[in-house]
Amino acid sequence: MKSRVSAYDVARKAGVSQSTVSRVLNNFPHIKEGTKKKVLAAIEELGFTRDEIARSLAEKKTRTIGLIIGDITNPFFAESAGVIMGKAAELEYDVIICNTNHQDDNLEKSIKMLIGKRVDGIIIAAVNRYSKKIKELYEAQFPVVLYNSSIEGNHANFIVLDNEKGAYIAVKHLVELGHRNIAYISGPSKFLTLHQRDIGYKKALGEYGIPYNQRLIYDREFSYREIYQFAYKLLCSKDKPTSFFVTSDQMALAILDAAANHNLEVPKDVSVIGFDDINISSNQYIGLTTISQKKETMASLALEKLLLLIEGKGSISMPIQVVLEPKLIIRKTTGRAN
Amino acid sequence: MKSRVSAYDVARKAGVSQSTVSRVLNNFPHIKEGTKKKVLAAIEELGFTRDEIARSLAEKKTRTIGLIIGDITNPFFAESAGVIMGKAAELEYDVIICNTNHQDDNLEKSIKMLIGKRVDGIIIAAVNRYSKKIKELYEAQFPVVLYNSSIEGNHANFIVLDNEKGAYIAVKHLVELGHRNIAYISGPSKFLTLHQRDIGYKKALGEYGIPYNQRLIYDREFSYREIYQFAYKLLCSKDKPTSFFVTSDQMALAILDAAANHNLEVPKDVSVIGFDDINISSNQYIGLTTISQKKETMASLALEKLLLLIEGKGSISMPIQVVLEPKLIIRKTTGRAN
DNA sequence: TAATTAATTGAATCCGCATTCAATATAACA
DNA sequence: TGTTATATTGAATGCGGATTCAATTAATTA
Repeated sequence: MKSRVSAYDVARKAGVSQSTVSRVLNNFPHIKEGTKKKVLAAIEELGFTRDEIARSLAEKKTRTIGLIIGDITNPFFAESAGVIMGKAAELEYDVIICNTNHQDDNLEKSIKMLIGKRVDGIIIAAVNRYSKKIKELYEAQFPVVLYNSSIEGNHANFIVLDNEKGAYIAVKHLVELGHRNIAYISGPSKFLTLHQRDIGYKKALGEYGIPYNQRLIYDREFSYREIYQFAYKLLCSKDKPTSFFVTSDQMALAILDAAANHNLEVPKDVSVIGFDDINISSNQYIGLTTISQKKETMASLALEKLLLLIEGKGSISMPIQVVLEPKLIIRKTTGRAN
Repeated sequence: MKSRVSAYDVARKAGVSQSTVSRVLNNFPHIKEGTKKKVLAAIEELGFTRDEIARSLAEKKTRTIGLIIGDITNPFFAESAGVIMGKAAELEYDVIICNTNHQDDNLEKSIKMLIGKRVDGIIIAAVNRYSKKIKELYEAQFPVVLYNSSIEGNHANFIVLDNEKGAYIAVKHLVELGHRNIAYISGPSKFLTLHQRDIGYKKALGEYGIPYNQRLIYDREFSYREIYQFAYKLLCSKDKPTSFFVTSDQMALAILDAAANHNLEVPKDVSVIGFDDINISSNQYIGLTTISQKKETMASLALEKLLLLIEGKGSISMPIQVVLEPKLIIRKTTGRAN
């Protein structure tokens, strides 16, 4: 590759100093029209593009944010990332995405990497509620906004849904359809959002006098295969559930998969309600009943708040914490219990 | 935010020079064990992390690659990105993803941005076959690998499927099921992959003596809504197609959506075959028949080849061009025409 | 033991741009 | 017309590491 052309090259060609080139690049006032024109011409002729790395080093900001997600393969994350990237692009920010595959050590690794890359701030969409690291960053006043997740204590900025309520209305919906045998498919409760949904699930059961049955609960790692198998086995059992409340649409699809392989009809034989409202859920071929997480709102808010923090408009004593309302979206995967 | 600690700080604390710190950081040989230990201790104590921006500037490489995709919301891209990011992470490379929303000017903008950020190379997964820019980059020997796309002429490195054949076997599958009224849902033929599929579609029709009918063709912009409406209208028409060949699973889902809203049964009333084999297609609740694009293989290859180019193991006279075999995967959305 | 060779380490530079400091040239003002 | 404020630039320096050059010291070899 031919070596790049630098601002010095431009300066030489235009017969000015590098400082001047820098000035026209940054649109400073007080540049003689003729000078500016010469520089612009040289830039054009040489095909110069500013080295953002050098600029970042000099300016101490990178105009880049980090986005840590659990799994880009899960449409909830992909779609959220899409919104964030779109907004970021409008604001001339670039984003580096990291996939943790929901593993704590990957989270730490990603954070370290992003900090090494000197990103201006980070949006984290999947964090263990006991994470020390997040609290540390918060205390060091490094701009971080948690997206659809949070940690114990009050040491973080976050945008979340009222997860307890979301779970509650989901289960309530099933109960009102006559279901009493409600499986609950979630994930590790080390994720605060899930922990809160556990509470909502239990609360709804309690309110309707339905006993909590560990047999119907999945709360291990996120794994399509494992969840699929768990559901498959459950559907083989003699006292099989008539419905499933699943804490993500992605996993709800796994339940539908298992049901289909059992030749069970949805919702006649089994009802399924998810959580997230990913794009495909509204596809009427699927029509997944779910709890909506307004991704556009959440994602925009997250980015907006992060930028505020980056600009220094934040205070440790006053974390940014937004809790949105969940909404039940009834489609065709839930129906009366038979 | 408290100011960062630099290698100088570490050096001072350890009582050595910054050069030495740099050396232990980079694991140079010939460092006295004691010195190394002192430095490491200082690093630990100060919580130092190297400034990758500064390192990039000095080294003239960023250990970062760019990935330009058409739409992160389309699982084909998201899943491909997942594979690439995973592999990249293993090799200690970071990736900056750009979404073009399939717009040419966004492609140019993204490339410019990535080059500004001095990425070591770029994988591009959505490019207009007439793109001048790609050719320029190729000629300037900037490391670029096209993923699932290519351009006219021979001036690019790419990993693609045999798209013509893919389309051909898809249509053949439908014809063999008795379909003669086959709608073809694609996108702008300015994408070479799609153009090739057009050819495959026509070739199969021709071979079976089925007339090409413009009324059954969608070849405008990618838009879920538009495609949905096109299919919906087509399904209303009196001489409606008995089957659809769609050039992406994502869009095939839109057809299923439209069919469902028409209360049409799949595959009894209408057959649908997609292209890509995204994860959800194998979900038996959906069971989309499709043409497989081995994402893992393609993505791994793309990254692998890109790294080769980055390491300077490439030559302009010998572009890297890999063409993979498509494979028909029959599931439940295709059946005999009635 | 003297001559080499290898091991260690620091000083100085460079990467490419932003920015401060100071100088020069103009324009506005008393 | 002498001053003072304003417009325009360039030289020099810094950002935080990597690396080259040279110096110093320890290990080997003749």
